[in-house]
Amino acid sequence: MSVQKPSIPQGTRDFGPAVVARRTYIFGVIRRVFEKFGYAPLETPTLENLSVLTGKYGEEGDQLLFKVLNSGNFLKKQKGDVIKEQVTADDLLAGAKAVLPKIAEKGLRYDLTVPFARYVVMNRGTLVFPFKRYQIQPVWRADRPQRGRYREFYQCDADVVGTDSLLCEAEIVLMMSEVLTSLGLTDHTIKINHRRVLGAFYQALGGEGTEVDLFTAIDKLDKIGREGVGKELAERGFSAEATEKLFDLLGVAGSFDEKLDRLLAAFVTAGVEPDGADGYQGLQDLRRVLEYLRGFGFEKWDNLEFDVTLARGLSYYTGCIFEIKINNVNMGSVSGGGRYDNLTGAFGLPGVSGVGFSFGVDRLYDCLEELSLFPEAVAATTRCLIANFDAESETAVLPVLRRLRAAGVATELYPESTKLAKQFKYADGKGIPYLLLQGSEERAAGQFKLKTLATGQEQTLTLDEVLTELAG
RNA sequence: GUAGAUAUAGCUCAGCUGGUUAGAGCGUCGGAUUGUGAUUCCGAAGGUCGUGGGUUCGAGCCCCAUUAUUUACCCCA
Repeated sequence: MSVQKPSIPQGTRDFGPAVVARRTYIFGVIRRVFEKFGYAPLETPTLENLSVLTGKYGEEGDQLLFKVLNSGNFLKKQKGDVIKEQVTADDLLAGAKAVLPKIAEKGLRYDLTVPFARYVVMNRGTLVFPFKRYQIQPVWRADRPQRGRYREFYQCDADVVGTDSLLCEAEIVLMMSEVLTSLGLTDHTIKINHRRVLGAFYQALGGEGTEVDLFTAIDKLDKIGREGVGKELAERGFSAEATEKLFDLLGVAGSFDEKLDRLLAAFVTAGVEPDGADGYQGLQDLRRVLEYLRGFGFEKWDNLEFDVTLARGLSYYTGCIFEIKINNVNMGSVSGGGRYDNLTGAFGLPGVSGVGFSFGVDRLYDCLEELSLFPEAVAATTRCLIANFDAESETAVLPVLRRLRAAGVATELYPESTKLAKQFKYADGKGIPYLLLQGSEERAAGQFKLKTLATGQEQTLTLDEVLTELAG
C-alpha cells in the first residue's frame, strides 16, 4: 500500500490545543452574554433534509449548500426481486437539477436561522412564546475560501421569535456591544439600518430599476465609491438624475437623531408614500430603538452608527438590519442580523416575526489574533509538572500528585525517568508555569523544590506550602 | 463560477541568464552536563524540488497539462 500524504478538505482547519483554548474563551464570553439576556441554548442536527434548506438562501445559496449523498446504493433500490432504478437515463439527460433530488436528500446546515425556524414550527405546541434561543454550532458553505472565509465555521446566533417588540432590536445592540467590549475589541462600529428606509430610497428615486439592484449597489458604496456605484446603477437602468438624488439621500450626515430627522424631511420632499401608521415605518422603528437604548443608559454611542448604506440579507430581512465592523482590522463583518417578519412562513406557520443576529467566531478569532487581544492566561493548561528522577522518586511522588489534583491544581507527573533537561523542555513547550522537584535529597529532608519557569526562581518548601503556593 | 499568485527539509524561506554532490534559520535528536528549561558550544538525522509530460548534452529554474494552497471578484460570518 502506498503511503498517502494526509490532508484535510479545502476551507477546513484543525484546531490545536492552544487554539481550542482561545476559541473556548470566545465562546464563553458570547454564551455568558446571551444567557444574561435570557436566551436559552438550542442545538440542531448537523444534517438537515435538503427540502428544509433549499430555496431559503436564494439561488446562490442553494449552490453553496453541501449535499450529502444517500447512503447505500443510491442508483438502485432492490425490494425482493424487484430492482428499481433511482436515476434513469432521462434524469441524466435532464441534468444535475433532475438527478440531485434522487441521490441526495440530506445536506449540511448552511446557517443556524433556518434550522431554528424549522424547530420552532415543529415544536410550536410546546414552546413558550416569545421564544428566545441561542445556538453555537458549526455551519458549512461550499464557498471559495479566502481571508476570513472558511467552508466550515462557527456561528453564534441569538434570536427571538413571536414578538414585534423593538425592545429586542435594542437588546441586540446591547449584546453586541457587551461581547465586543468584553473581548477587548473596543474599536468597532455597530451599524444599523432598516429595510424600509432602503425601500423609501427606492421610492424616492421614482421606481426605476429594481429594489434589489439598488440595494446591492448602495451596499457597495464604501467599497467602490460613488463612481463605482453610479456606474453599476447606470448599467441596471437607473437614470443619472435618480443616481444624483440617491447620493443626496445617502449623504445625510449628523447624529443618529439628526439623520432620522433629515431623512424624514427628505422623504416628505421626495413625495415618498408613508408606509406606517403615522409616517415612515423604518424611521419610526429606528427612533424607537434609539429611545430604548437611551432608556437602558447605553453609553457607547460612538460605536453605534445609523448607516443608511447598510443593506444585507435582502432575501429575508424585513425590518432593522445590523452589522459589525472591527475598524482596525481588515476583515469582513464579524456579526450580522436583522428582523424577518415571516421567518416560519416557509414551514407553514405564517405571521410569526423574528429578530436575531449572529457572531462569526472564526472572524472574531482572527481579529483578536491580529490585535493580540487574547489574555495570556487563556493558553494555560497544566499548572504544575512533577519531575521524574528515578523509579524510587516516581513512586514516592504519586501521593503528592494525588494531593495536588485533589486541591484542584492541574498537575501531571512526567511519565518517564529521564534527564531533567528533557522534562524542563517539556514543561516549557507546553507552557506549564511550575515544576515541582523531589529527588533523594529533598525526600530525605521531607521537602520539595518548586521552580517557577518564567523567572527561574526556586523555593524549598513543604508539601503544605507548595499547595498554598499553587492553589493561589 | 471568473481572474491573479504560490508550491524546495517537520516549519519559515533562499537557490544567480538552465551547469558538477540542494542551502540557511528555526525545530527535532545526540553530546558538552548521571539534579535544572528558555540563553551558550559541538555534532547528527531529515529532500523522487506538488504530480505527469515536454524542450535540452544537462531542468529546482524554461514550456504544457494537472492537483493543491492562497488572494481578489460575486456573495457572505
